[in-house]
Amino acid sequence: MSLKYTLLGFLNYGPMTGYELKKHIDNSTQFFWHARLSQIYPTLKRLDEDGWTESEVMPQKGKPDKKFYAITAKGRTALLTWLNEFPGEIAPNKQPALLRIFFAGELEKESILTHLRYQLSLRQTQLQKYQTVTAAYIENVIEETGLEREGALWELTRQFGEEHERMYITWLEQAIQTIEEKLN
Amino acid sequence: MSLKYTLLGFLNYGPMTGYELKKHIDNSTQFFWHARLSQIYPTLKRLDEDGWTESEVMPQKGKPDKKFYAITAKGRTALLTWLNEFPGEIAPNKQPALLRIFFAGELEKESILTHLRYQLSLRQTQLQKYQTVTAAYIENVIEETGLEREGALWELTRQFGEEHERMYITWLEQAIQTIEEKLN
DNA sequence: AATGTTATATCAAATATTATATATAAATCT
DNA sequence: AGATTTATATATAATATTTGATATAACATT
Repeated sequence: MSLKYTLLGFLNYGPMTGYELKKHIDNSTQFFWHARLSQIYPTLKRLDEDGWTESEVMPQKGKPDKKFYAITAKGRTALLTWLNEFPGEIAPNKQPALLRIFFAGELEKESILTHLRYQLSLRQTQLQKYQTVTAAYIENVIEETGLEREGALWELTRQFGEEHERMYITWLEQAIQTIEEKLN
Repeated sequence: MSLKYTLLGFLNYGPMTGYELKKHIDNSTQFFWHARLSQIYPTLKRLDEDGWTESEVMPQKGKPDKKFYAITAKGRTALLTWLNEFPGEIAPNKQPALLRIFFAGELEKESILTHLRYQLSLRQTQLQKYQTVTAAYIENVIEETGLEREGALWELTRQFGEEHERMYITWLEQAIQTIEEKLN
C-alpha cells in the first residue's frame, strides 16, 4: 500500500512528526491520497521496524512528547524503487456518487435531478478550493523551501484536480440537461 | 460500505448468484465500484443475515451448486434509503499514479517523462474500451432487458468514464509538454 | 467562567479488502 | 490427447482502514 510511500515521500523533505505529516497530507496529497492519524501512527511504527526511518523523541511539557521520524538511506532506496515502478494497470477507484447514479432508476426524475444538482454544488466548491487555497499553499511552500523542481510537480497534480472538477461539472450539467429532456 | 448496495442494486433487477454478480460488476460498475469474489461471497452472506436478501440453492452436477440471491422487501427499502441519501462531502479517492508524480522530484527528467508517456498509453487504451466494449455492452443489455430508463443512467456513467479519460489524456499531454520545456 | 480548538500520541475494536488455497467437471483451445 | 478456461462456491489468513476512546495543557472564543 502507498501510505508508507506517502509518508516516506514527505519525510524525504526532512524529519517530521506524525502530526505534522497529517497536516501536510491534508494540505496537499489529500485529494489523491489521504489518511487518518490512527492509520498514520501505526504505519510510522512499521517504517521504523523496516529500518526505512529512524525516530527520536523530543520531550515537551504540557503536551505529549513529539516523535520525529527521519528517513534512512534504506528508506530513500525504497522510495526510489517505488517511484521507478510501472504499475501494469490503471488502479481501480471507487466513486459512490457514480454508483448512486448508476442505480438511480428506482428514483423519480425530480429526485434524481435534485441529487445531481447537489453534486454539482459540491464540485463547484471543490473547484474553487483547488484554485484558491491549494494554489496559494503550493506557492507558499515553494517560496519557503525553495523546492522549485518539486513544486512544479505539485502544481501539476493541483492542475489535475482543477481539470478533474471542470470535467465533472461539465458532465453533471450535461447529465442534468439530458435527464430533464429525455427521462420520463 | 457500498458493496452491499452494489449487490442489492443488481439483485433489484432479478435474482442472481455471486458468480453472476461478479460478471455484472466487471462489465459495468467496475470503474467506479469493483470487488473480488472473495469479498462478494461473504457480503452476500451478510445480506442474507440482514434479511435484505433470501437465497435458494439450485443443485448442479459436476459444478458446485448455484446459490441464487433474491432481494426482499426489506432489501428494497434499504436500497431506496441509500439511494436517497445525500453524502455530505465528496468521497475521498486514491490515485497512486498522481502520488508518484507528486513525489517524482527525485527522478531524472527523462525518467519522469517515460512514466507520463506510459500513463498516457494506459489511458488511451481505457478510453477506447469505454467507447467500444462498454458502449456495446450497455446497448446490448438495454435491448435484452428493455430497461430504457435504467439504461439512460448507465449510459451517463459510461460517458463520465469517457470524459474522464479525455481529461486525463489532455492533462498528461500538457504535463509532458510542461516538463519537457520547463523542468531541468 | 465555561467551552472549544490545537497540539500530540496511543490503543482497541470493528470493518473492509486482498491473497491464496481448495474442489469438481464440462467445455474449449492447442 | 493434454492444457487451459469457465463455472461455482467456501474458507483462512493477512492487510488495510475506520471509528472511537483516552490523556494533557496551552490557547482562543463565547
